[in-house]
Amino acid sequence: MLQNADPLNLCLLKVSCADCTLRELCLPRRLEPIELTQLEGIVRHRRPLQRGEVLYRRGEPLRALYAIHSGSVKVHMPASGGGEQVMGFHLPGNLLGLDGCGTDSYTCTAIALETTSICELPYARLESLCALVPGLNREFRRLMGRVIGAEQAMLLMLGNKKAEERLASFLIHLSRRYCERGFSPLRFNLSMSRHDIGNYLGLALETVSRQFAHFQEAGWISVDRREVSIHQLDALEKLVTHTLEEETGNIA
Amino acid sequence: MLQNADPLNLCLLKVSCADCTLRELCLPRRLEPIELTQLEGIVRHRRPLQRGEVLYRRGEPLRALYAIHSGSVKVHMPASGGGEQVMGFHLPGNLLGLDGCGTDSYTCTAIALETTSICELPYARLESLCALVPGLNREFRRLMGRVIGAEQAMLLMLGNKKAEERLASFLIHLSRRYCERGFSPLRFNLSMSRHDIGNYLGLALETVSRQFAHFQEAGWISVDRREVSIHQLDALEKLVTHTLEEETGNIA
DNA sequence: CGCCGGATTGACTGAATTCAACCGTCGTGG
DNA sequence: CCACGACGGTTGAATTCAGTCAATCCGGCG
Repeated sequence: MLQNADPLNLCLLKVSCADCTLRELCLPRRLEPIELTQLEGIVRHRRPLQRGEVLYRRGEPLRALYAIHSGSVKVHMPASGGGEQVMGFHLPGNLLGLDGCGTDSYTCTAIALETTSICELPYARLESLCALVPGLNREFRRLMGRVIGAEQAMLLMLGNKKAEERLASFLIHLSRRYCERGFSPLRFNLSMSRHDIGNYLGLALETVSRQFAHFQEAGWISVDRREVSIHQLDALEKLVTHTLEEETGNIA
Repeated sequence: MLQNADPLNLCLLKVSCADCTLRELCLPRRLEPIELTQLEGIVRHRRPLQRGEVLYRRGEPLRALYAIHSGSVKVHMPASGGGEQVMGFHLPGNLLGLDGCGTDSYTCTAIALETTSICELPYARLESLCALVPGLNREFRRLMGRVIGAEQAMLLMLGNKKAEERLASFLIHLSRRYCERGFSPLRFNLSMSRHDIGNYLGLALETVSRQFAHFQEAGWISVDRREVSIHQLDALEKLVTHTLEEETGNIA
């Protein structure tokens, strides 16, 4: 694959959206080839971020949106009492920065959880392009809509699920996302700490640890440090869907 | 005011967006007069909804977005175990249905909490118009961005606030929204039940009731049935901001 | 007048947080 | 190369906040 031609120097590499394996997950989802070319025209590639490096910071002006090409990113904002609230974890193909579209400045801070390469979409140019390319405009709107839907799914979770169900949901969701990206849905590495998971799910990190142990004792999964194997996905799913709702799939 | 000329038959009345007192809160926020006229061209006015009537239902195709002209609307979706999760309460000037933009069908169900008059924006026409009117496109995007920000604020609340803080936040938020709309920020009527409030905040209705009592004993507020008077807004605010974060204001 | 739904209040229960000790791994520096 | 410290994770015990169950109240409506 083209994008592997220069693995040591990704920053100089122009991966075309058309060739990108993530196309179907990313903004270009349903663009016509010509529209895709236009979009590619504004994409910039930056030096990969190292673990812990900040992509953008809350309060900064909305200069650009960022698509993850590889790696993963944690998005969080300050909470009352000096704490933080993790708002989400983003994987390749996800688009970051949309939270800033309302106020023209980021409301969250985005940090790389591992070495992460990014495609940058300068916002002003993206907006101009949207005005010219109806398909892009539509896809962008759709993407925002899906973000809204995903956040609602999260609200639903925090609103009425117990610790056990939350962690099960979390694992299932991650599993699906990895699967969509061509990784194994049954064996993957968590790029975030227990602390981050707990914070994201509205739980104490000890609770996360205990629930992991609980799932493991039950034989549903194995966990070793950051490595998770899922043995009985259906068992986890049964936990989540007492009666059932179709999940508003993950997005951005 | 024009919109009061025919109070018994609002459905036949065309309230122009330009004359609407809610203009600054609604989609037309920063449109040029000419853009405003174009937007007005697609707005349809429907018969007012009675309490309990459904505006749209989860799963229905996204035919239109709806702006509330007067009244209030509850938006909810089914939760696991046959329950419901209340996703939000909407006041005049708010735009509903954006959750459907991701999938082209509504993910929530919207129900009038009282007699409510609505402006309907057929989605196909709105999309076409956005393509033609850059200002509208920008405002619409901004609006979606603000919805994302508001949902994040809600996630933050459900993620790490205690019952007391949640209800205080809720009251402060309502107070601000009423204020923006020209109503008293210190005395207003709740159009939703304790059950709805609790569900929305991720609390049992009894907890809501108790926290109301608690605030009342402390002298911060008075509650009688659905009528709330706030005596010490600052006390409520102090509860919410241990250290402080600026709230991502309410929206859609 | 009596019923019904919404709201309040109380007692009890339990799930999850908090506090605390402990373990294992990794990275650093002697 | 090994020792040490730091960090992340696990585990246990005690506490607490909020949920559940249940009785009662209140106002509105038939």
